[in-house]
Amino acid sequence: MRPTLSDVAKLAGVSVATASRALSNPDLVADGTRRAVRDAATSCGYKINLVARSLRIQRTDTLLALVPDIDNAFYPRLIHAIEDTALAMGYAVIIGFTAKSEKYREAYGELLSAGRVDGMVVMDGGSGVDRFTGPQPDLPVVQVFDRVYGPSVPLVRVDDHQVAELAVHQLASMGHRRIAHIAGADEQQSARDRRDGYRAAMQRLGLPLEDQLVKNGHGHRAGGAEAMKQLLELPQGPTAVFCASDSMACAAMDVCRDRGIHVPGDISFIGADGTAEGMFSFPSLTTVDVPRAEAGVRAVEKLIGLIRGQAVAPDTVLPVEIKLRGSCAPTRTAVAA
Amino acid sequence: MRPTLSDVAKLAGVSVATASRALSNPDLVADGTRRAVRDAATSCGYKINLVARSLRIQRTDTLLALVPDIDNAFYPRLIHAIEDTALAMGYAVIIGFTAKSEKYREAYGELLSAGRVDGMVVMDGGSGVDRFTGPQPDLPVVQVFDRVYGPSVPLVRVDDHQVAELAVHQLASMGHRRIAHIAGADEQQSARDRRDGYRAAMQRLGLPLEDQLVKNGHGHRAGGAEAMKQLLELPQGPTAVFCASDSMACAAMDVCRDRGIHVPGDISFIGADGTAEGMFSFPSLTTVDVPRAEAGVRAVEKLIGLIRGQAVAPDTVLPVEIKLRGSCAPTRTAVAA
DNA sequence: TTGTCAATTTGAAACGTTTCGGTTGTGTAT
DNA sequence: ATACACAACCGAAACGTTTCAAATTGACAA
Repeated sequence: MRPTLSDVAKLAGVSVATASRALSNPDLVADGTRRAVRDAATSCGYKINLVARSLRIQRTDTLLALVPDIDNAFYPRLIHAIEDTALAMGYAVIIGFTAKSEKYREAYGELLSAGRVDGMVVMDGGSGVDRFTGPQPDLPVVQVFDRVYGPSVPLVRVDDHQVAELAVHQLASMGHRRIAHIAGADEQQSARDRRDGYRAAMQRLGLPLEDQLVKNGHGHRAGGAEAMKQLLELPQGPTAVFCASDSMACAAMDVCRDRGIHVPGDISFIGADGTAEGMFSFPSLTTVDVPRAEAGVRAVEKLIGLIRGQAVAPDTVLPVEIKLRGSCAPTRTAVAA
Repeated sequence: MRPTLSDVAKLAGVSVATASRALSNPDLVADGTRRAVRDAATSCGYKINLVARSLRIQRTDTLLALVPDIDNAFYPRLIHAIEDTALAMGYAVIIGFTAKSEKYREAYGELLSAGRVDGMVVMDGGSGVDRFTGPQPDLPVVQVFDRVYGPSVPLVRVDDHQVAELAVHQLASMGHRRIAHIAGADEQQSARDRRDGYRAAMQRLGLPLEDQLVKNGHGHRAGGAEAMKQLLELPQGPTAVFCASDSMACAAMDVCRDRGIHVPGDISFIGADGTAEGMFSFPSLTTVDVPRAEAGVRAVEKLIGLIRGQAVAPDTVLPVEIKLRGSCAPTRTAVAA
């Protein structure tokens, strides 16, 4: 049987109350007693029972982080930041991957409503919108990058219109006019915003805004490749492509390579997100970098604020930044000029 | 205040005991009562308190999975399999990433010894060897792919000698004689085994076993690239390279491309692990595939067996398989012959 | 009526902490 | 001496479940 606090107390010749304080609130106890209790604890191999502790103090000091998919290169840095920040602030983190099925999301949702975690940060664009508008609407939840719950749930994000605008402006400044867009998964607000941002930027710059230049890549490699193939079949194809994610951009570049089309000589690419794939692709991918690490930090700070009953900003917008790499170049005409 | 079981009981006009059984052991209660309790529960928005439950039943139905790094392409599939299997068997999973620092590993280790989880599967080659040989050596732990604890801790793995042998034999059968090896992180048993396996296979086939043909790539991209550069500076370089991981192989291939060396025309590559990187590289990478999904399943089954006090096999060895792709080709002389 | 039995239900204990309110004992000021 | 302040400690309650052992109920046979 695992030794409990009362075993320790007996061994040290004090009451359970004193043993508890000696271990978790040492200043409230005399020096000798403290030492006696500590010695007793180590000598019998005492380990606190966190479950009992949680029940008593009504906190678990644990957070839940809901991520769609671990395979997606977008999330690791975000997850690391969340974990770092949480641990530094005294919380453990449970990470739940929900993309596989709705059952997963439910299973993890239970953890929150059943009090096994104190709060939750959601990076998951999936369903479940009304889960936290029921009888207990006040569970601590923060969402990152994608609004899925109502406005009462705080959000940390970037301005996705701006993401698209930066990309389009960069390409336009290199002389490109026929700029195509490969869009992300339609059910994600961020993907829709990037598409809208692309349209707005094209319009504002007076560039051709053709429906055939916009293809849906659904946010994954296969979709990106398929979209690129369609673009290449156009009678008058694009000279540059803005892809809503790096993974789609890499897949699209691979299609070009397979067909002997040179990047960036024949066609330029800009991705978005700033994931590792784009750094190791050939050529390396120009991208609009999304500050995922900072988003993770801010989200956790916000969440812990919520848990502690502090007022937190409902909407935090982080700045994005374009990273110029090898995948885009001026048009031939621009070079000639 | 969140409603508790006693609120539900009051509302339904029964005792707490009956309310509990109505919800968690419905067959032990009369039809009408069951319905009354359930109605009361939903009407007041009752959610069970899992912490209290865990304290009482002395189980958390939660497992801990320790992974070195989420950035490493090796682990996602393993993690998914673990999560799937665990959820299907009624357990939740906490995933802990430990590579960042020793503190992390300790923080997560606490969860196990403090009773917040029932058991742990370790995919982590780091230190902590003696953590489970103390006063409570009997905590349920299963390790995957890398032996770090004593033989009393069950292990699920592949035969890493065989991994290397498959690769070397494949290259030899294509006419290669000067086969180099880029090894993985020295502190991992599996990396050492692959190096030994490479040596054994070379020797058995009567191929040149030169120290200069073995470089340490430390298991990551940068190391792999560096190792490749050294190999290319050799007066008589290799015609083929077996890399202990796909990521090192991809980095090494990138080095070759940058220098205008054609793969597989000038030099062939075989990686190991079977991660996604190798599928999307150019050329696509021949690799010795490690059945990570199956390993995850077996590990969880084993762990739950341990938790339930069943006897489990101390050592499970899974088969590996070579996947032929575009990165290796017969030597010119072999082609000519 | 009484007794027997099974089907339901219940009170109370238990899980291992933390913490409130109260008691003890020591030393200091009166 | 008495009163008082204060530090150190302790008993017991509480957190919200589950479950044991006992009690209640109702049906039915003797």
